[in-house]
Amino acid sequence: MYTISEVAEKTGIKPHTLRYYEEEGIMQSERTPSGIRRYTEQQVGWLRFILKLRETNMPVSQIKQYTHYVKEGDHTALDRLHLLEVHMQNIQQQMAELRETEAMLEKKVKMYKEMIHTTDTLK
Amino acid sequence: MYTISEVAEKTGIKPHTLRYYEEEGIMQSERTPSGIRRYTEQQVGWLRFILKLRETNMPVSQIKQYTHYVKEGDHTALDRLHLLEVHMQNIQQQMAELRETEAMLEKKVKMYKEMIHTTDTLK
DNA sequence: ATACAAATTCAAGTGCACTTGAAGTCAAGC
DNA sequence: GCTTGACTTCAAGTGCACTTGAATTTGTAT
Repeated sequence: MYTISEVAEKTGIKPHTLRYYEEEGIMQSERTPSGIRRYTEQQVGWLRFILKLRETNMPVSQIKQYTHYVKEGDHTALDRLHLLEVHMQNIQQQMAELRETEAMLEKKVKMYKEMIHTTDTLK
Repeated sequence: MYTISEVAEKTGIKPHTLRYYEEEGIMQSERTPSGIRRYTEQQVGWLRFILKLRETNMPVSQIKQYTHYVKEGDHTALDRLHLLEVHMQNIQQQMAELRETEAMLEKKVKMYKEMIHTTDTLK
């Protein structure tokens, strides 16, 4: 079992943010008798999972929805599948936009390099 | 020359947001004698360009920096090149994260599909 | 026991990128 | 010439995802 600062260390997420995630209902923790948070390996695994969702811009509200389904049990499998599939489409959309802009920038960068090279050789 | 609402129509950006971009110094417009905005084809082209930067999460502050360089003239070509190259790296980083999460979700989706199928056939 | 770093809760604040509102000006159609 | 809708400026508000602060309690090391 890990303390909040150990988990913060392991994952790069601040203790404050971990408490905020718990407030928001997307993270869980155990508590010592005096009320201090302790995290199981599984809970850290869950954190890593939801961080991947956040990194790819799934809103906290949707992660919350997914988390609720998980808590409700196996009969929500179809709903979970649906959420994940929608997010995958979202990811594919994001990649398409990134690729497009990358291509545009490649051209522009090439232009700038030629321009700078030309200027240099005239000096 | 286009009016603000024509540009809004063409690009999907609200008139209000166009004025905000001008405030922020990342867009330009001409004015009629009475002070109403008119956009040249070039200005619309610039808008489309900065929208691609925004879509790929370049902060408005950096776009502003780039815009200033453009206004300053050719001697800033190297600085502009640098900004674009940094943003391209940023894009590549974003794509890497998206691909990683996509791979993870593909596995999870497959698992859910198998699980649901198994449950179905037991009914 | 005592010091002190780290934990707790609850509330308020921050930064970004818009968005909305209020109050007024302008221009084209009837 | 008057209405109507689009335009203007300037300021305040919104939503998201944290972040910071204040006041208090807890746990470990001397």
